[in-house]
Amino acid sequence: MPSNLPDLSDRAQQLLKTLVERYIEEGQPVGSRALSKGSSLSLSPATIRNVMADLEEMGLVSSPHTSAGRIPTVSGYRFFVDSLLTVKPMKSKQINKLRNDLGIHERSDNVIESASKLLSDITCMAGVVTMPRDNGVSFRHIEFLSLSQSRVLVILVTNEQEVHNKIIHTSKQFSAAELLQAANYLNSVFEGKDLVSVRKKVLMELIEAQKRMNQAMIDAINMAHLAFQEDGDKNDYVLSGETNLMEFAELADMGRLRQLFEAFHQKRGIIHLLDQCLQVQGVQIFIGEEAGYDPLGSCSLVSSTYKVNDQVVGVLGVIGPTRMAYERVIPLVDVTAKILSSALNQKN
Amino acid sequence: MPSNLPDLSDRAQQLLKTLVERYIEEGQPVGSRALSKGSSLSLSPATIRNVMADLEEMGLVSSPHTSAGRIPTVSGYRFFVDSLLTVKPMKSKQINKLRNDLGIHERSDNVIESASKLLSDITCMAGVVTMPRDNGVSFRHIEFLSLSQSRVLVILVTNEQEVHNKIIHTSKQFSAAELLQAANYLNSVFEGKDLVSVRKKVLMELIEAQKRMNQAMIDAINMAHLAFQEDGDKNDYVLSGETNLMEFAELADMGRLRQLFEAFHQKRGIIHLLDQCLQVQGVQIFIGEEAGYDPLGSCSLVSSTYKVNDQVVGVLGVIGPTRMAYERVIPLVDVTAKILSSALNQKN
DNA sequence: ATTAGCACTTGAAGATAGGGAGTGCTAAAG
DNA sequence: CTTTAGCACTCCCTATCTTCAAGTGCTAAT
Repeated sequence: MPSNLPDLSDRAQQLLKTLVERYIEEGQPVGSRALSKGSSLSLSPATIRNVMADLEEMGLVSSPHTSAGRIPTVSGYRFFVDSLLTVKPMKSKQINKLRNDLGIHERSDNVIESASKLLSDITCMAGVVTMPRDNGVSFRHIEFLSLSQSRVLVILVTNEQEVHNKIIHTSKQFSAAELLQAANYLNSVFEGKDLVSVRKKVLMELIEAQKRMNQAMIDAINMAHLAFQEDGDKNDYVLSGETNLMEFAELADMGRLRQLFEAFHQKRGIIHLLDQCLQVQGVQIFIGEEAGYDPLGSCSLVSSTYKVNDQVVGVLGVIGPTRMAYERVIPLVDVTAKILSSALNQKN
Repeated sequence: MPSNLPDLSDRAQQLLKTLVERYIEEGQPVGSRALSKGSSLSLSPATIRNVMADLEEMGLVSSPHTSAGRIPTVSGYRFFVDSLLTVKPMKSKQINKLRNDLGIHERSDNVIESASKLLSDITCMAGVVTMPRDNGVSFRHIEFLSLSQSRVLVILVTNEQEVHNKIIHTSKQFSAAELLQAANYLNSVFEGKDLVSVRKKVLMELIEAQKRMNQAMIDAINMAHLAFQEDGDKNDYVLSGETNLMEFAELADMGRLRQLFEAFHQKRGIIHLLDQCLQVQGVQIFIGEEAGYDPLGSCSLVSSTYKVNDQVVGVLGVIGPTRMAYERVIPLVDVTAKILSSALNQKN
């Protein structure tokens, strides 16, 4: 979505760049005088004022009031990020520390959580990591336990050690023996298979079942169909360091802040946004209203996808005020995504 | 912890009562004039000022500055709550609505969550409910799955349908068959038993095992010992409506608010506090610093215990500013605890 | 014991003035 | 034609002052 880039003289670009950098650093409108000193160009404030007037006309900067300096608009940030930004690559020492901190965890939940926490700790903003999608998840083991009436507790183990459970409602009441038999059958047939293909196969067999199978198998397949149905709530994420956001002056308004926190809580809107990030591989940035989600009003999101077995399965990122140090956050998010990918891959 | 109650003339009590009520309602220091009109006593402001001076001397009220009215101190609230408060019992219509809203949920997690959410929604403050303790939890089913090396994934089903899982490290590597055998043994011996007594029994057998059992049983018991070890992180709670707290003027300070939210997040201190509430059956109230936990500085907690099978297994409550409508919150918490108890009992 | 009267204190809200930062415009300089 | 110096102007921020209402404590009268 790179909106058609306005073309600017080198000088204007240079000035915009230092303006944005300066504003990110100081958080206050920057005036012509400051720019004159701060930029390598040696121009008088007056000249710079002319350029600023042009930039303002193009909608890249704006001034809060007539006698203040200029601050970047969303388009200004966008242009900056797309064309002017010089990212500061992370030092390998830091990368190693990161890799180390993300270290060995018994369960993948924990890796996800650490990643989120790491992102928030390092940036002093909010870190977010989505739970990995089912893609590439393999079937390990299934178990049925009968509850009252015709309800059955399903315990499904995937990826060696991840335990999911849910309750399904069956058409009739099964005995413990029948349930055991069904589980045994499914375990023997599907062990180690990819969950997506398992679902597909179950669906196929569901159709053919009536013809050539015995009742026990039909029951098993029927139950498998229910058991493997995608959990809607699998769409989830781990958020850390929300409270860091309370420190930023631009988010100090209680009303907005509350709206933001409630959005984090309800998850819906945020998940929708993160899903969009999932579509494009690699780092992606939403600045302010670009996200199209009001509660994130004056926030930016820097995200990147992470993979398992070369399949994109999730997104991780940092949420902070639009005025954030993109040149540091971007490489951090990028590297963290890669480290997380490799950490998750080791498991299998 | 009812600190030795100061004895006050009826008149002073009456005045303190209306003062606190008034302050809770309006949120502003209340002066002698207002009290003179508001109370049923017909006294002149001047007389009331004398009484107020006494109350201030006793530390029950204080004035923010010389020419403001008085506001209750913590001790003032305490006295009010202990001796003066007239609770407004809930209308049975409301109770029924509550009972209904807490309705039927498949899994007890959900009941807990709804309860918390209900508390926060109704009070417009924060609701909190601890997860039920293990007391009275019964063993339903256990399952072992071998992972790499000597690690074993344990899946434990309790109370008919609650699934717990963890990874244990065994002394040697077991085959799938051995694990199955061990699980079968444990399932047959312990099915339906109370988890606490199961733990006890396992411990006893652990000692006697060497003598009179075969290797398979020894292995089973050894693993059971690891598998049943109490999860430390079972100490958990569900919190709702934190964001409601952002609306209160007395908590408007970002710094304090952040501290509070972080306390919610870390859980440790809050759990400690809730554990204290667990000791005393029924409704309990901590006002401000009484809690002995700084982040809850100007908050109060109204809590009550809830039970399963006549055993106290958890606490639920409301957290809000010290200036809260105790006369409504107290019965609400009380009733909710009872409804939750009965909802949980229905399950078994 | 209660009350009226009164001087006094204090914070909240508004008005006022000064200063600083920065602008846009114009006209001169390069 | 571009750049720059100069200048009047705008706007916000802060500090100071004033006024006002609310409420107090004290004293003296009831």
